[in-house]
Amino acid sequence: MTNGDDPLRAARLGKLTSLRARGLDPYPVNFPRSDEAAALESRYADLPAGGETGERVRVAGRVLAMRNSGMFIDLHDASGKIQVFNHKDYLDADGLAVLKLIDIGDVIGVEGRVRRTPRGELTINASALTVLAKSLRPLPEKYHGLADIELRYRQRYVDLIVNPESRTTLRRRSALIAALRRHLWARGYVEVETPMLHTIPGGASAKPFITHHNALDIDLYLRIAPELHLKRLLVGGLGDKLFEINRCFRNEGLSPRHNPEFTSLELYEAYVDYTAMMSLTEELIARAAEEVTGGLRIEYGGTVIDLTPPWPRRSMAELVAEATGIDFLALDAGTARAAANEFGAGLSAEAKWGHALEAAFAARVEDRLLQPIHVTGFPRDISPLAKADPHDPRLVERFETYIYGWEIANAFSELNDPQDQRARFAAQMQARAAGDEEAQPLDEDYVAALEFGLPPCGGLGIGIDRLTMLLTDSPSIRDVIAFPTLRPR
RNA sequence: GAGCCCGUAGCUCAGCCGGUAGAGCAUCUGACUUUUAAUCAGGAGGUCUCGGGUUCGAAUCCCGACGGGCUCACCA
Repeated sequence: MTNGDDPLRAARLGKLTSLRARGLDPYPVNFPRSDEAAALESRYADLPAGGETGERVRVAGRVLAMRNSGMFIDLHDASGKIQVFNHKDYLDADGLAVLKLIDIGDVIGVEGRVRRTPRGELTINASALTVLAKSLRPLPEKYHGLADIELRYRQRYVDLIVNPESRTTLRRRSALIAALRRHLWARGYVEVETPMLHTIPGGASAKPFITHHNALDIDLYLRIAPELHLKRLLVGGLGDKLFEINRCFRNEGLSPRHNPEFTSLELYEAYVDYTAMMSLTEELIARAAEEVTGGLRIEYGGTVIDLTPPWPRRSMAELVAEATGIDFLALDAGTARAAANEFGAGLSAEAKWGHALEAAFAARVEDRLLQPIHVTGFPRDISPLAKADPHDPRLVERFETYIYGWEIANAFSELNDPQDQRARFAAQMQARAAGDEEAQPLDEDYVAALEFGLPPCGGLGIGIDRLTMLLTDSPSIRDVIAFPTLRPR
């Protein structure tokens, strides 16, 4: 607890007062450093045990352990750890007095000479100690760290201080996103930003968050996808290759794989079709994996996954037929619905043929797709923004990439025929009228943009959070989001 | 939204066939001093998540609330 009666806090407040009484500012404005811990470690990699250097350095970081009554301090900065040796041979009386006022958790600056102890630990013989931020709350136990899952998410700052694996995971997320950006930039993609606040929530099938703009006195929706705006920019020719890495918001349940706000990469490339998106997906994910894990064979939850391209391309109907013996392409809507319901799909009478195929796929195939695979031949009924398959009007040129049974990527040859698009929206509006809350509403302005001419293009979306989970072997999406959505306490 | 499980000291955890709360780390006091989860001695720290109920007596059994985890549903 954090009230004034807390003796742990009281002890630290007492030390804070003592520091001030000595004329020291426990929260000074800066502390110029000569080095980070990791830099010293590499510079003196060859310094033998017992070796001394004459070099005076200045380092800063958080005290995470104190031994021998403060004689030894483990000082951690973002780069790593360095040991500090505090002894009256090097510290004057003032320094020793400050040492007494330092607690585990304090941020301190240290000046001193570098040596390696006889036991081989690179160490700074402190000649001066400066408190840079007095910590008023105790840190979790050093050996087990912070194990309470709820506290780790609610107080991520504490989690990051004491659990190195949390730092590693979120740093890998950063490296992953940087790798994606670098690769896309190298391929001539332009990064853009499109609105988070939408007047019409389109581009995906999902329930939106609703908010209100006071000056305009209108409701706005947090975007469920950036798709329609990105394609408007493609119409305008802002670039022939565009991408956005940003947040989407969906007002749906939480689970180990769902957070109400999540990050996606969406990109569009003119003059190519969805087959180009398959290769691009493989390249992007393979590069990201190499960047983050150092290789193409990863392990998730004990399952080895080989990300080496190329990945198989199989149609949804084909995979369903293989798993169930039923060829949905040979069934009409009613029979397909009945067949899917045999697998527990629970489809209503309004469900179309495409919904039935998708339900059968979800029930009997999806979970088994552990190794990377592009699933093609998506039904038109569930793909209102994708170009029709020229060989089968029930299907569209769309694929989803599955890894570990999860949808990681979703891509189409984008529908650019404004009349077809209007008809697709009409079908969606009908479904909406029939009670499908997630059917996509008609966006007149988007159709108008198409009427000006959207070049043929491929589009691709990749879920960054799930990809990060896979590449960091994280069991929950909350592990890869610094501040996941929680019920307020 | 439904089912199952969990909530004890700052942290990590015991205790749970009911008898009034314990350890380790952290903290405080002292000792020791080139340690690596330092060591040794001593001290302090808890309305056992909250509210009801059963009982002579509840951390323990029952009901409810709150918070969390997992599974399912929706979805990415």
